[in-house]
Amino acid sequence: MKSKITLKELAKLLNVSVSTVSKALHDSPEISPKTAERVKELATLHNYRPNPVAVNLKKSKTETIGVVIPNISNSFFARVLSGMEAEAQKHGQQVITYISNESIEREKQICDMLTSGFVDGVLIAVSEETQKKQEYDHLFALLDYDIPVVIYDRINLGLPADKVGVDDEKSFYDATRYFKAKGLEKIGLASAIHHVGIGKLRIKGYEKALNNEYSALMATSTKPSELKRKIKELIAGKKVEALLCTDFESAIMATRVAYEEKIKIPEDLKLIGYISKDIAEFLTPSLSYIEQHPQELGSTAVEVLNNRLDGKYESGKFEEKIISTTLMHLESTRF
Amino acid sequence: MKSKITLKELAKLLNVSVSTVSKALHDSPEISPKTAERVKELATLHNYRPNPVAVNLKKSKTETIGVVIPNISNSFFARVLSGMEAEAQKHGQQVITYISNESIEREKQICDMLTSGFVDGVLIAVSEETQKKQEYDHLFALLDYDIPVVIYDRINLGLPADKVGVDDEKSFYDATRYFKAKGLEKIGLASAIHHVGIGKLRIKGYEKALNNEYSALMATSTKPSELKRKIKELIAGKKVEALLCTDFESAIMATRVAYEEKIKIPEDLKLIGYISKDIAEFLTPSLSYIEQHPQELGSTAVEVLNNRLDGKYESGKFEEKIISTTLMHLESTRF
DNA sequence: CTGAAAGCGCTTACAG
DNA sequence: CTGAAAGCGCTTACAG
Repeated sequence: MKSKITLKELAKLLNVSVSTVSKALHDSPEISPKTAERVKELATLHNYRPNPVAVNLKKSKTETIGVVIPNISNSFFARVLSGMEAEAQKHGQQVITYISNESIEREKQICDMLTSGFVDGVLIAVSEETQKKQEYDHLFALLDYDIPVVIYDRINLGLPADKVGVDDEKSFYDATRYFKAKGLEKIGLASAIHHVGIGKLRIKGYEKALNNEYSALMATSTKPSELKRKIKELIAGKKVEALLCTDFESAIMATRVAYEEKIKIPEDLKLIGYISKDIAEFLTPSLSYIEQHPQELGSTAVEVLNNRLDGKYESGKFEEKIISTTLMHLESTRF
Repeated sequence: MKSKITLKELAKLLNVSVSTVSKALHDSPEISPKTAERVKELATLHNYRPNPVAVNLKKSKTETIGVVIPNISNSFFARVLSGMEAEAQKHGQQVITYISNESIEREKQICDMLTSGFVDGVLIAVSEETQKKQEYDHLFALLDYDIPVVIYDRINLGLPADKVGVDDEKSFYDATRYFKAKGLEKIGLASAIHHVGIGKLRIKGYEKALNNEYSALMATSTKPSELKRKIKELIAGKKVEALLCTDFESAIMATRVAYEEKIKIPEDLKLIGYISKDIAEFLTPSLSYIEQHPQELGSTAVEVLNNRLDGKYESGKFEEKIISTTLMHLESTRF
């Protein structure tokens, strides 16, 4: 147990003033080389580190950013966090993590915490419950507060803030067009998140690409049993040739139903899912997926926040950055 | 943009001293009810919040704990973090997250950061690379420093600190005995993490349970292609009746090989994996798994840290808590 | 080149 | 009951 040494103690040991020690350690030109060296030597010896709390108080900064995550078990958000942490480290910033568990109650508490001055800025993805209830008061309160906020991933909520998101609509537009180009006509969609923003966008992209040339064939439900029934109807009943899944649940459910119904993937059914790489590659058969580049999303969100903090953006105007997705072909879309 | 109001400004508005305001807000009995009310009213009006940085400096505490995570994309660690965050919130503590990405270099940097006084205590799971290289100097430096450290999950490294872990050995001991009790004789094991601590413990549990009555049948490799070949040898060649997988990679690989070799699960082969619930349940067939209760692991780690901070443990002696695992039966072990 | 002083925003022992 | 003062550990404009 080494106790921390302070500037004052260092000064006493050296028989100089606190100011001299501080300046010496900051390479101030005011200090003679000789003194500077003596100070630095002793500081190194005692492994002196300035107390960050004191420095922060003095500078009225915390060098800390708050990240609000709806669901950390979702590997997408875990990766986003990883990207944020890496970028923050580059700027010498700490990341404080808050997990809302998709609960509006928890989210309100967190927003309240965040306005007490722990952090220089906030990155937030709004919880599902908040989106469903469309109660944004606590978010407006946060936006109204003194620190910048960047909304990430779930961005189409009409909130006035900087935003960094994923091109949800275009990803499914492109995927649907891909199947059309291959000559498929019965292209279906399955979703367990049709009621939230990103789900709606993906569905919109799908419908746009169908362009009324083919009818939309959709299985949507938040209840597993119902979703299963509807997917079965789609792939066994209506015999769709391809299925786009907007989320992990529907993708896995589709794989499962196909297995149970002895529908072969990719021979009888092509499948694309919005799932993460490490799961997609390991499934049997491996599942073609839409890569969202979550780490890039995370690092970009931190960049935008820091640009805002550094005054690089015009105040009153908001940035919006969209990360492009990539369709990754594995076994489930082999023609 | 609401700027933060300070105690001083509040005092000026009220024509009283800063001390009076501070005491009034802390319900000090020294203050007259009348003054207290006036102060509180104005404080509420202006939504006054004490500057946490100043409070921390005064109290020489940060109310912040640092969490070092080897790999956040691993849903086990994501859940552990979730348990930690929830428990920390209960104690009014913030969680700063550091991700080592299983890299010793990154881990060293993080340990260095942590000794600069940002946090009151640390929770750490040691990176794989560190375990392989067995270079623990930076960890000893951290342990030697002024703040308490709790090592979680990867605990059998002989480091002198409080520990919270999972009963890795017993989990596989029990699982193996389960198969023995069912009359199986050819029980195999697959592992991609045989070289790290938790992998070794799981293998040890398996071997103990076999008790030299049956020979150990193991497929171990960190290389996917080699692991695949060895698993194939085990389930297609030696025709093991059951396979225990120590990790996600080997479990998924086993499912895959069985599929390719047309070996039916659970009819021809029983399978148990060390994978997380939400994946296990969705696989086809669903995969029996060992539930490690990661959230409980996380919350327990925070509890131990706080007990240590509160001086509830004898100094010089270390706590070690083991969270019991639970074998969850799904389709892949149906007899 | 060095040091005393003020101040970041708070808390609290002490004086009145 | 109220307020002045000291102090948490720093930084920095200013005086000498």
